[in-house]
Amino acid sequence: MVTMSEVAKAAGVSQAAVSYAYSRPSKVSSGQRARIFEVAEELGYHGPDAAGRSLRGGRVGAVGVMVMDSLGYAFSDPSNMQLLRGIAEEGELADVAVTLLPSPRPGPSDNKDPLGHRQASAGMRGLVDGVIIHNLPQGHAAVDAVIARGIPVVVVDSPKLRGVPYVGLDDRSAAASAAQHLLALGHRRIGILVDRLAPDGRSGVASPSRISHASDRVARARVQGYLQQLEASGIARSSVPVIEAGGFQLEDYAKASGQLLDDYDVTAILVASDVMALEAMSVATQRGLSIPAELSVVGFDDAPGAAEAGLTTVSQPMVEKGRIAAQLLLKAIATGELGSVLLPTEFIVRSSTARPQKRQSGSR
Amino acid sequence: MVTMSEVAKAAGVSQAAVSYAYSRPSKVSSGQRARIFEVAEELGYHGPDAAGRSLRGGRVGAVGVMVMDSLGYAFSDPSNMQLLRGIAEEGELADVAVTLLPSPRPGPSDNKDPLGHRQASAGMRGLVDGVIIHNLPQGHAAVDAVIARGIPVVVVDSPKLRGVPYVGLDDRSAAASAAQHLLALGHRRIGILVDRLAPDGRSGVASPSRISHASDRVARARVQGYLQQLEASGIARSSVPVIEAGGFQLEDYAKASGQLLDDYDVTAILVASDVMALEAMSVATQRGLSIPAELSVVGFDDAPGAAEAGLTTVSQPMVEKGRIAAQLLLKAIATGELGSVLLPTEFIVRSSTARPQKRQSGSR
DNA sequence: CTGAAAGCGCTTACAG
DNA sequence: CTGAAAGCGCTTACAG
Repeated sequence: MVTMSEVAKAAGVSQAAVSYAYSRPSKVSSGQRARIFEVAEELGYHGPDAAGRSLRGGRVGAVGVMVMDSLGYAFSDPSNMQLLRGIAEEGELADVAVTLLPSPRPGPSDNKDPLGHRQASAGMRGLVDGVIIHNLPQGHAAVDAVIARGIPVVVVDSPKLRGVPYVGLDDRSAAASAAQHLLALGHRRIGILVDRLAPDGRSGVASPSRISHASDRVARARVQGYLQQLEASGIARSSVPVIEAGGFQLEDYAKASGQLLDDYDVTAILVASDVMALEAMSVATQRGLSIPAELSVVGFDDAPGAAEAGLTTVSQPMVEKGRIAAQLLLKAIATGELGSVLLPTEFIVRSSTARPQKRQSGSR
Repeated sequence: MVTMSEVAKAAGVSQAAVSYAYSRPSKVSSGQRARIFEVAEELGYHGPDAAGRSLRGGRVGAVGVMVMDSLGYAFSDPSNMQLLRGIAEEGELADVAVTLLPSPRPGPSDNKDPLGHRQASAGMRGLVDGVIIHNLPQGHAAVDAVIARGIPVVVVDSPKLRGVPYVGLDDRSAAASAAQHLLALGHRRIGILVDRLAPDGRSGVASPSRISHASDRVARARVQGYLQQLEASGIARSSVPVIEAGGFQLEDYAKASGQLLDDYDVTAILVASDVMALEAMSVATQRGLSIPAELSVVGFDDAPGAAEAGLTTVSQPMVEKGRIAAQLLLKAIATGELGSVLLPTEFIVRSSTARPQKRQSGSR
């Protein structure tokens, strides 16, 4: 590997001069700078090595993104992709690389190596100048570790932490508006589907206590927004079935959807994410229910595919969310300034919702 | 930041002992190791810093992925996503982070900073232990730079380089089989659509010379495979229109599709990628052509959405491709062993192809 | 504007 | 099994 010293020797200048040529152009004459670059090119020197620069206190030139559970999930969920795209678009402006950090799965036994010591994930050990955390549960060990490391952090969606820049939505109000839409159409027998309230592997009917203690903040806020609005219209919380998928796989979604449709007599469902709502629609259709005549479905996110499927949903600007998170992080890295942003949502009515059919309760 | 020395002092051992505790467990007694970890935890030490370790010659613990043009594109193309997913799935096994490197766009003036010096992108300067290059054109400066750096590299799809591990398909044969399918159905007036043959901004009708000199290896191989098979059935290359989109945006695809349908009287089109084929189908439908009755369309990739759209296509295992590329890279990093893999493809007939309608040439 | 020197945190021969 | 020492490539006060 060609180093600065070699370039300096060949160019007849000090090693520091070469460093300045790359990182502090104002400290060397432009003639000398040109000469140094010429020699560097001849020798095949491609610029300061990241490790050396970083060790000395400089920037690495990369930001990290911590995503839920696994990188595989990060690359298959479409909303997540939009977020990453937004981050990438902003990142390019500042010439950074995006590093995706797998966040170790938490579990009853926590995440230890074979010797019982808690491993820091690769990205927490200096690979990045800052980290964007996307939708991790409250109390997640990986979040604590990154905060403890003291590098700049921006949280998207969850968890909300004191003094940490945050980008998100008013999930609760947006969810309330979704519920209001169904109420205005005349629905009274409404079910709720949610992907995951806490990373503990539980699924099925979610109790009021489980909902109020849910560590997945976004899921909790949405479900509470739904329930709050229904309650305001005189529908008791206890009469509204809330079914949790317990994971993010399509099979999890399908199972929860099936449970809701089989066990409860509802004319409409509120689904806390579009990917899950699309799966619910497909399950309902398979069961011979026609949408929206026999079942209304409302999603959340306006994810790719929602418009095509005619899904009524809460639209949120995911790409913009990523872009803003990147901006906030870059600002925190460069200036230490901290800022948070709440983005607006828009309720979009499509063809998956309609007035309930006139029929007797329990007619199915 | 807590360092090894501080942990060592607090634990009453040498700094080297702490290093060994983390990186060479066999060099310290398990009692001492436990004691060191205990002290580290108390002090909030999260393991060796990546910069220091990397500088000294160790592993960074991250692999890079170089993608076409821009990170934004990387996060919007569905086939690319599948590849990344495959890489990520394999990466998790080895506890690596995936770093996406924006590859600087090449152009007539090459890629220079304001002072005219060629910048190495962040990821080429030591941020990663190895790099997976995905589908870059031959002669791309970023590829040369990465190879020159001497770090382990695996190329997916393009370019093919002597002595560099490679994962790809037999694109030419697979394309030939796609053409053969149309010939067997009885088509004789066939057009070809391709996304990009070279990153020079040109679009529209591609001449034989442009095709044979195309630097985008995969696009070239597929087009040549089509033409070769058609020629073998007595259809002169010069009579087959080849339209190039010149970019990867849906608008580019739509424009090229429109040009082919407007200017040439074809009963079928061979499209060198599914994303473009889906766009071509949509353009054809907008023009009132019914598929497959009036126009047969064959794609390539079996990308997400192809099955739903009923697109007849060449299926390739994109996720597997990523997984294998990651395996090869990890092996190259760990052992220096180099290996290449050609993956099989499968031709899948769906509902976008049929026998041509009986009609006079030029009846439209 | 230029150069000599210190030191960032770490790993690994090497000597005990 | 343990420890003292060298040095990876770099940036940045500091002195000229």
